[in-house]
Amino acid sequence: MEDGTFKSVTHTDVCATASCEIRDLLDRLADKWSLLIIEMLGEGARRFSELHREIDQISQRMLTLTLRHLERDGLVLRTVHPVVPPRVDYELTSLGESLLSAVFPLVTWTREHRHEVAAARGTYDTRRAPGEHSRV
Amino acid sequence: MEDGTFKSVTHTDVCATASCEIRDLLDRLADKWSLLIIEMLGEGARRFSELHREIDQISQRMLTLTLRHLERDGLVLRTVHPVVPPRVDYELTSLGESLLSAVFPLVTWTREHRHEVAAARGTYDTRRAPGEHSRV
DNA sequence: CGGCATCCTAAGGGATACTG
DNA sequence: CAGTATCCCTTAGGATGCCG
Repeated sequence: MEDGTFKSVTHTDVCATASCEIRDLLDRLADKWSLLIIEMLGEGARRFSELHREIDQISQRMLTLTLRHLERDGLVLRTVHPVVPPRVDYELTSLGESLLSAVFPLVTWTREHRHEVAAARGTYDTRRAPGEHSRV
Repeated sequence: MEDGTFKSVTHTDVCATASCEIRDLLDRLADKWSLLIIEMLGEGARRFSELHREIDQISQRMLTLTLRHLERDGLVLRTVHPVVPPRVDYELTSLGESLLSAVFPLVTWTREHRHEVAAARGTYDTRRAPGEHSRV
């Protein structure tokens, strides 16, 4: 149930409020890697190099940046072990885990409706492509 | 055409798969306006100018682009009324509505944990700011 | 190993002007 | 009204190299 909370406000307020929340949300998750890292850590703690290996398309710069960002937001816990060579572990905080749960429905949605979206795209594209030489 | 041909799933592909789904998801929602528009349309159909007024921070360029994108993905239905002056209505498709439901938990999460995140940020920032003149 | 610092490009997106 | 087209600037983020 979506319950009343969401719409218990006036029209413009819905906009302003929603806008704020959504910006908040996006600022936290909408970059290229945050969600992916959160999902990986959802399976258990990992050290830096493990993450880097598992997501080998990511640059170490981005891995570092994203982890810092997540750490700053209290979603990820960073543990530095004072050994040589250095070892750093990352894991989800409980806050991070709660976020992960909130993300699940969305990932599920994506998986379940991927084909519908692809189909819609196909329809859209072919319906306006045929006449004209569609732009690249 | 694009589906099925995708991949054979192996261990690294667990990552690749998640990565793929998440990239998919983000490509659809992670821009500055899509989610917001979806939420607005979740309350009911709107015409172009109404959306523009309600989200008045958006440029008409971005409004158009975003709506086209959503339409292409089958999330939004665009109806042109052949009148002068022109009138165009936008509404969520059932696919769009299903997405909206999947988004709700996340919006709720954001609202409920906003303060925790802010607090974590504060802690993080003050814990490394005091010694050094923090960079811009 | 884990991470900064630097450089550089591609894309996102705002402002403005024009059109059917 | 509901767009399109252009220009322009800011940002994300990849590649590379150095350091404790």
